[in-house]
Amino acid sequence: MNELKIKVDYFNLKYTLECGQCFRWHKVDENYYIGIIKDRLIKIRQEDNYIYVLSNNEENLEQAVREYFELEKDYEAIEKRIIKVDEYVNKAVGNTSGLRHLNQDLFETIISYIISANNNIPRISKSVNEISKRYGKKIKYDGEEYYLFPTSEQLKNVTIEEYRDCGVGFRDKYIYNTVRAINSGEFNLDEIKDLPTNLLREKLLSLMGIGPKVADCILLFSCGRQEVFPIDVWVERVMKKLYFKEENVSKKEILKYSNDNFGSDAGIIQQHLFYNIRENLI
DNA sequence: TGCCAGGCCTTCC
DNA sequence: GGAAGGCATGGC
Repeated sequence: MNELKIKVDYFNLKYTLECGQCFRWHKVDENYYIGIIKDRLIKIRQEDNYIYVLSNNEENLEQAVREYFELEKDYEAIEKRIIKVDEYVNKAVGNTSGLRHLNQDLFETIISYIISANNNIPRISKSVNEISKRYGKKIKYDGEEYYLFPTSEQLKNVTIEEYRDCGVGFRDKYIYNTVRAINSGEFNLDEIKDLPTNLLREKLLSLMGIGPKVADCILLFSCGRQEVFPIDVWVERVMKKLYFKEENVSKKEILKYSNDNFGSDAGIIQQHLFYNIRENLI
């Protein structure tokens, strides 16, 4: 089995996989992370400016890894641009340089972030893994069993009660309705991917269980729209702390601040601020 | 025990 | 259009 070696710049594997944007990667053996990209298992580690990749399927592996981790995107230019925004962004990006957005699967991201509402990251991971284990395709690798996140087709006969059994709580009916909308053709994932951001957001908002915050996470983490600024409790907290002196301020006002000051890089800045406040770095 | 978590839906003004 | 209440569940 060959280990693929790829040169990377402005890339930090730990920050990228542990910043909360994805729910299925886990750390093994100190150095490695194991996860899924599309339909293959990936075992990956970073040493200095190189990542080393193992997989059960080596066909076009490098291309798949490059797409998933956005290796073609010029994060050097992005980071050099956003550290000039203000002192807080400068500090946050300094703390977590190399944090990148992933290019995640749209269907998996939709379901995962429906589950994320009023939830916490360990429990989201647990539910997403349980759904994968019950309904996704099994992959054997190195004597262990792993599961792909199921396709909408694989979920077509799953009942509300069966989702509930995966630990998703009151979100069971949201998942059920969304899967049904997709399978019926009423909501076509392939047709919407390239829509302008505002239209795509409207489409996503029409799905049950998707509100403004979840829609923005989907736009950011699986549609490459780095101008959106998802506001959850943590982002609200860090924005109040840094820019509003703890005042009682609405999400609308926070969003306006982001639009006025962070512009088309708002999503990148958001992810740095989110990770910094959660790790108590800022 | 009560509060919190990558909020959203429904109901009621 | 905005505010208030309810919601499953596990960790602290």
